[in-house]
Amino acid sequence: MSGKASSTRRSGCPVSIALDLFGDRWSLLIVRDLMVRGYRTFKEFQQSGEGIASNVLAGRLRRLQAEGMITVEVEESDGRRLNYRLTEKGIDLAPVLLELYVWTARHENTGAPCAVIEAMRRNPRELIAEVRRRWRERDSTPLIPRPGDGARSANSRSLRKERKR
Amino acid sequence: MSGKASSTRRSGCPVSIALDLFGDRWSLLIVRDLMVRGYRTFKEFQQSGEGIASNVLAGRLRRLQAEGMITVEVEESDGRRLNYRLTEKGIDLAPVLLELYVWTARHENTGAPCAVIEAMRRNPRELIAEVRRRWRERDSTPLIPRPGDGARSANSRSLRKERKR
DNA sequence: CAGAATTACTTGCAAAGTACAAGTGAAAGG
DNA sequence: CCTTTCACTTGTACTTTGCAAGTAATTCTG
Repeated sequence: MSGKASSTRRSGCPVSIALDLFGDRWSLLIVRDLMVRGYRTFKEFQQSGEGIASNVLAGRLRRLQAEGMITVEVEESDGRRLNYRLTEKGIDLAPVLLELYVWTARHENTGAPCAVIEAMRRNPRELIAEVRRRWRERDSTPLIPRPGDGARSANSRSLRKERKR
Repeated sequence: MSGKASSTRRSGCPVSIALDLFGDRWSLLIVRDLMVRGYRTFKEFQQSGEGIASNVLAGRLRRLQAEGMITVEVEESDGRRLNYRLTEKGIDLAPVLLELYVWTARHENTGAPCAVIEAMRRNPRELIAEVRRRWRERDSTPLIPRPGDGARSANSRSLRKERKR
C-alpha cells in the first residue's frame, strides 16, 4: 500500500509509478549498496565510488524513507551514526536488481563476477531468501565481493573501463 | 558487444552501468511503450500519457539507438514515419520490466490488472518468448491492455500455462 | 575536560538538464 | 498547389544537480 509522497505521478502504469520512486541515477544505487554491499551509513554511500553529491544523497535517503523503502535508526554504540536499513518493500526490489545485473552482464562488458551472476540467475529464490536472512540477522557482509576489494580479486581483473575520480 | 557511447560511467558495477544507460525518468518508459504497448513512432511515444517533452524524447531515442537498444527504419508505405523497434539487447530488458511490474503491483496500489501480472510472474519465460515472437513477426498489438482500454490484448491467453524457472 | 575529529547533514552558487511553446523541413494527402 | 502530418529543433524559463564550504551533535584524545 501507500504511495503518498510522490509529487508528479502522471499515469497509472506500474512502470511509471515505479520510475517516479526510483527512476533516477541514484536511488537504485543506494538500494544496491544496502542490499548487496551491506552499507548502512551516509558516509559509506557517499564513498561508494559513484560520486553522489551529499545534498542529493540526503534528498534521496529522505525520499526512500518517505516511500517506506528504508528505515533509519541511531546506532547504539555511537550516537553520531545513523543506520539505514531496507524495509520489506525495499528488499522486494531484489529481483529487479538481479535482472539488472543479468542484463548488464549479458550486454555490457562489466567486470562483474560472472559466476556469481550465473548462480543468481539460476536460483533467484535462494538469492532473495539470502537477502532476507541478512536483513533479519543484521548481517552486513557483502553479498557480492566488490570489484577492487582485496578479498576476491579474481574478479576485479576484468574491470578496465574508464574510471573517473 | 558493449557500451561505447556512455559519457559518465563512474564505476564498474553492473547496476551502475545499467543506470548510466537508462537511469532516468524516461528511457525505460520508452522501452515499455515499445515492448508492451506496441508503440513504434515518435508521436505515439509523445502521446503515451506520461508527458515527455519532444526535445527530451528525441534525445532519449538518440541515446537508446546509440547504445544499441533500438533501431530505426523508415516506414515503407509512408516516408515521413520512422519506426523505432527494439533490438535483442532491448528485448532482453523484458525481465527487468516484468519485475518492476511485479514490485509495483505488490507495493503501490496501481490500477494494473493484477491477474495479468500474476500470470506474468508465474511464467516469466513464456512472457519473454511472447515478446520475442512479437518482435520477429512485427506484431504491434499491446501485450497488456492499457488501464482504461476496454479491449483485451489478443494474446493474453498465451500467458496462462504454468512453468517454473 | 578542552580541543580535535567524525558523522550527517545544510547552504549557496554555478552548471546542467528539463518543460513548454513555437518553428522548421520533408513527405503525403486533398 | 496548398494544407496536413510527422519528426524533430530552437529558444527561453524553470528545476535539479554538482561542488565547495559550513554547521551541529557526538565521540575520541591527551
